[in-house]
Amino acid sequence: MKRTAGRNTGGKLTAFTRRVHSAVRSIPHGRIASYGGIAAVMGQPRAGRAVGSALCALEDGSDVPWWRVVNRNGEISIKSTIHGPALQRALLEGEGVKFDAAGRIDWERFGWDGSGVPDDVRED
DNA sequence: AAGTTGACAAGGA
DNA sequence: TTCCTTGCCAACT
Repeated sequence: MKRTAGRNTGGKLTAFTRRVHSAVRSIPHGRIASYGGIAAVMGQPRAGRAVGSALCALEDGSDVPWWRVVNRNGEISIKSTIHGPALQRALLEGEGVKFDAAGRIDWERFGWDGSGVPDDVRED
């Protein structure tokens, strides 16, 4: 049985993943942030891919609003089957986020500037 | 320990 | 503007 869909670390998360979760947790309600944006807040703007991995390793039941994180196009970039893209879109719309005809979010309107993050995140 | 994968991003055609 | 290739960083096998 391949559990590749969910990278479970067994509850033991690395410091990096921990920071990502903290940053995502700081995203205000009804706002969105890009993977690269989260990485930038952490002091590593090139670690956008790593942010995706960190969120993929997220356990079910965590207080991390992973659905508020999208790609640079303002579109859902999820490929997982557990927390699918449909769920993310539903959660975002539930917070008042609007999608255009192309299924993209207006970055100028719902984009998060990255303010209000704890110093624990920028441990660079 | 080493190689491959992935919920990304930027640049070129 | 869209599609393809290259580069990054961390996690997984």
